[in-house]
Amino acid sequence: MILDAIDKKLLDLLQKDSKRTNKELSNKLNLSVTAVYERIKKLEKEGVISKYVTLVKKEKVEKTFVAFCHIKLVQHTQDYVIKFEKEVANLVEVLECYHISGDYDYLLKVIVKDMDAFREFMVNKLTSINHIGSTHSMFVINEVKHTTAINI
Amino acid sequence: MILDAIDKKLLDLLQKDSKRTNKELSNKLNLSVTAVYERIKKLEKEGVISKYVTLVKKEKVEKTFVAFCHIKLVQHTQDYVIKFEKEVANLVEVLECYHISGDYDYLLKVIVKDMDAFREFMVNKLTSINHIGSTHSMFVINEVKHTTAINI
DNA sequence: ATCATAATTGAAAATTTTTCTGTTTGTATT
DNA sequence: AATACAAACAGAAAAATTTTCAATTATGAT
Repeated sequence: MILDAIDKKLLDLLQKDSKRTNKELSNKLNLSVTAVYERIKKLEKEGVISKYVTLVKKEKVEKTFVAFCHIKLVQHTQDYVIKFEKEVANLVEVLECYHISGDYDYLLKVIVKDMDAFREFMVNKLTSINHIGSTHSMFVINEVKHTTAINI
Repeated sequence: MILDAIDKKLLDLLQKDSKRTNKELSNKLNLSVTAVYERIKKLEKEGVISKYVTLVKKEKVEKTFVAFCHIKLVQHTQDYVIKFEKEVANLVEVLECYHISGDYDYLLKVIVKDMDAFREFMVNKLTSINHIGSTHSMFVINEVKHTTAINI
């Protein structure tokens, strides 16, 4: 699907605030309400828009401790990799998991209540997954920037 | 603000899909539409809900190259830190920036079109910020998990 | 028990989304 | 240039949802 300038502007607005009404959007884009409506429907149908979510402030729900964990596997057989990825994806403390290049195999973003909860997580959940070789954790001191909006 | 079990369930549902109607939610929560409405408004007012956003599939907008960049500053004077953080926050390629513990000072999540765009970004944008000592980049081979929903 | 406060409900009003019909616009073809 | 076709657009009506309102029920403190 080819995105024209209006689609891009529209996506930009929606990425920043999905609660804007079609009327608001139609004003900003100099279009009719229906035109906006149909463009959005098309973007949804084509999968450009994947979902609409509510963002929760972690400070308000006692999940202020954020850590990034590097993980190395002992082996890289298909079996081990598949199993590891499935188990990690099931951990609610892991919001993100990436297979990456470099010294380690994976990078995880973990969010828990505090250092104590993190220790608990490491001991009882993460390192109890088999085939993990080594880990290296980095703690977030301050979140300088965090957006979900891609520049289109 | 104290969150009861209903609030938590509600936040869980909204984090996964903010387009659910109050009627749908009222069914799942065994409440009236207005009760759901009032609870949501309160969560917004108290700042538990920070915003509603649209998520765009990066593959559909030609931003499939994701990298994590470690950055070390040459000095850590207040001035340098403030300036660096401000400049980094202004870069549209940088979706996330964290001040972290460990060997490096910062961890950045960068999203661009391809390796060429990444090189361009490194040379012309990132490393042109003053006071950067060294960088170390890791490239995302595969995104195993990526959610915005915190387990509450 | 009584009071005050907060949460909940159902109905009405206001707003928004969605559908529908017809028009315009752009593009390709002759 | 004229024609045909499809895609995008516009305005109005219908459907659905959000928001307001008044009244009721629960909750906690005195």
